Amino acid sequence: MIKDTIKVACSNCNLRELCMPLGLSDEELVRVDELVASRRRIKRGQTLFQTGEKFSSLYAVRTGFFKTAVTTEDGRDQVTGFQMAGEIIGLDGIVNDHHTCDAIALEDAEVCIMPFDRIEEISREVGALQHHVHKIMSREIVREHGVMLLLGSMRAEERLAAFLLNLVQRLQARGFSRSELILRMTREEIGSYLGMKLETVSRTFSKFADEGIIEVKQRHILIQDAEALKRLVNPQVCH
Amino acid sequence: MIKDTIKVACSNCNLRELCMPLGLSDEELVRVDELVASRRRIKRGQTLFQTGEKFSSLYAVRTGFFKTAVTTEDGRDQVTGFQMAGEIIGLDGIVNDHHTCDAIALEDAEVCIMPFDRIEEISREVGALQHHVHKIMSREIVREHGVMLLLGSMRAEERLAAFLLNLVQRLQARGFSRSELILRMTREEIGSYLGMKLETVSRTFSKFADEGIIEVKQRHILIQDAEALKRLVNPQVCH
DNA sequence: CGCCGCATTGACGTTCGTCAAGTCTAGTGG
DNA sequence: CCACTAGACTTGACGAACGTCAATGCGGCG
Repeated sequence: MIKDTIKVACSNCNLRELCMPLGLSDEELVRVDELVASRRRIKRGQTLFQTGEKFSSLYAVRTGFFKTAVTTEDGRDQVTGFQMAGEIIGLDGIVNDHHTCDAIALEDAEVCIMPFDRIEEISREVGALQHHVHKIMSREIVREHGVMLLLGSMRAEERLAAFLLNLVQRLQARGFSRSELILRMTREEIGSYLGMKLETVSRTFSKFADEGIIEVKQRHILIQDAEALKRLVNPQVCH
Repeated sequence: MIKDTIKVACSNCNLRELCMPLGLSDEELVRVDELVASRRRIKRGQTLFQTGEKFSSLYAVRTGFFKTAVTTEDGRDQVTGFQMAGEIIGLDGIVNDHHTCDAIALEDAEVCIMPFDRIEEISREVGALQHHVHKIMSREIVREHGVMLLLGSMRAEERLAAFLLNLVQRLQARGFSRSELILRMTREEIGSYLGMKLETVSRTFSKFADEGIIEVKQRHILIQDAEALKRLVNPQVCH
């Protein structure tokens, strides 16, 4: 099996500000360019890595859309996140040198492969990169705090509202519309992430549509009343 | 207000194997000893840090027991973890230079204060420390994946069983009994962490007691049938 | 001793899961 | 090009699990 890999450089990548530290000197840029060993294409439905697989690299999403999921021994699984361009996948593997979740492409995708030993090596020389790596891991911890809050104390409508707002906000940061989005995942995957069944996801979409908050046409979502969504997430606070 | 701080060294701390990397050379040990600026005592109910507070240091729990919790604008809060001796608190603060959760002592406690800029500085020189920091952050990410799985796809009994097994396993690693434990938190705090109401926590404890799986006397828990708890967490797998 | 916070227990209601039927859409192959 | 199919989605009826509300018990501390 031939891996589809390509040689490249970060320094002129249009996603640089998303996955790399800012304000590097020219010589630092040269060092950081050595981070990405190569790229790899992953077809929709294929795994970038699987539970149990040896950890060697972090991956920066260049194009496409991923989900990560953990699985119990008895077959239940939980989607732990959705990743889009500029986001980093694979941090779970560092602690035990093996991955503890699956990363699956939800559409044809391309990632930059960053060998972790190289990350550590260059981090020791380039302080900005070192701090950047720490920030990325901290950001992931904080994101997961948010998911725990969502799963632990919100009801179905609030969860879905929070989910939509988060997605659209991340898409907007990448230059897409702040009111229109296409879901790359199924209702079941949304449900798994949000701790609800696919039927409940579907019903809640329909309810939002009935109330004129959003328009739903399969995976195409149009947000008609973002304020209403925000109110749902924060019931007490009235804007 | 006078902070209760004390000067100390990691190299002969009995918790070293819990919060520091192993196999350091003598000169590396000297460097790593510079990590801990001082210690601080926190009385039960006091905060180690609060949401919004400027981030400057990570904290290693020396004695005592903490909870961390995030709060929504409308006052709901979610316990994101419980920390005991040897565990690290404060990773949430790195990404935005401000803490995003509260850390509260559930009993009188003492922590080692490790200024983060010093951690980064020494990490650049001592590769083992650098990797250790990465592992600690990765471990926290993996732990949170587990909590997401618990919150997203388990029912009350499974959650509480998983919680008890996790607690007792961590206590055992610190030399305590593997069948007996004292809960440092209230039913409400357990419920917040596990995404259920305090009444459900109480009822589930009572149910376990009725079935002879545990013995409950207020916060004192005796695990009589650990296998039964494990079966609850993994319904399909029969030991 | 009496108070207060924490915990337990019961009765009842709501939310969401389960099961089942039916619809829509994209992709496939004749 | 169109019919066919599989997978994804929607919707309804019903029930179980858990939340809510309220009463009561218990234990530690001033």
